Amino acid sequence: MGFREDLEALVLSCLSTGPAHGYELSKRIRVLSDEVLSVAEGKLYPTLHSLEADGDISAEWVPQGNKPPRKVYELTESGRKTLQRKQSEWHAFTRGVGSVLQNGVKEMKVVI
Amino acid sequence: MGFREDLEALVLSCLSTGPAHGYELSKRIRVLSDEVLSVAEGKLYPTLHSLEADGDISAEWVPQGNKPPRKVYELTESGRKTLQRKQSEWHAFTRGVGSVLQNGVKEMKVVI
DNA sequence: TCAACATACCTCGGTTTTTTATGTATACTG
DNA sequence: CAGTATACATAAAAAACCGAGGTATGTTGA
Repeated sequence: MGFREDLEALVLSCLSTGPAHGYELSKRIRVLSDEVLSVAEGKLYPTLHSLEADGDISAEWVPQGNKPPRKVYELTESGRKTLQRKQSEWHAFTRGVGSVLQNGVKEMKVVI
Repeated sequence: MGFREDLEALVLSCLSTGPAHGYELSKRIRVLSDEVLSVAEGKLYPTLHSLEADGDISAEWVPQGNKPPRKVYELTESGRKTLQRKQSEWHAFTRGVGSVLQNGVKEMKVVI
């Protein structure tokens, strides 16, 4: 059981402010979420590969001198649209779950 | 991919306002969430059974005249605590995912 | 009348997902 | 010099999901 996030959405969001490589993305997600979310590598890399296959992100190997090269990802136009769609899904989802979980709880006003 | 709700939390929340049977719970979740969430029966009944096994809900068969009897569930004390814990988890989860998804987005003020 | 839908419970099994472990390689730190 | 951090990746085992099926009765509408 338990709630599950959409890792694709998180990755796309992290890339919306600029390119990054996989390992950095996993750290960004951990830090941005204030240690609430942590991404297993066995899940992150396959997700990056499938996002790349879908054309939502593009990848480029960047050499690192004597260190092994990094695979740096960038958001594509298509990925930007996917991110927007997933953000809408997130809002609908939180509204839905929130309504059920606030069953019987006093009203809650949210002003954006 | 996609976001996933914690069905146990939803069920416990729906039972916090009074007893109900399985089929009714599935409708409550659908209606309360404004049609955003729909629970497959193949998921609902096993969840009810495991909540019962864990002592979070108690069940009673209620005869219905000539109609087949209903299995009516009620929240236990333990279940009430579990619900509170899961509600906290939900808040932490939304804060975490929200922070990541609002990466780079203007501030959002929430007044409760 | 009689098919279709709603109520009401339940299980099974193929597919998908997740998790955990393993693998490679370098650099830094105590 | 062991342990941790960086940095990529896969693969097998475990878990979860979804859809389909099964049983049974009552109501509704064409």
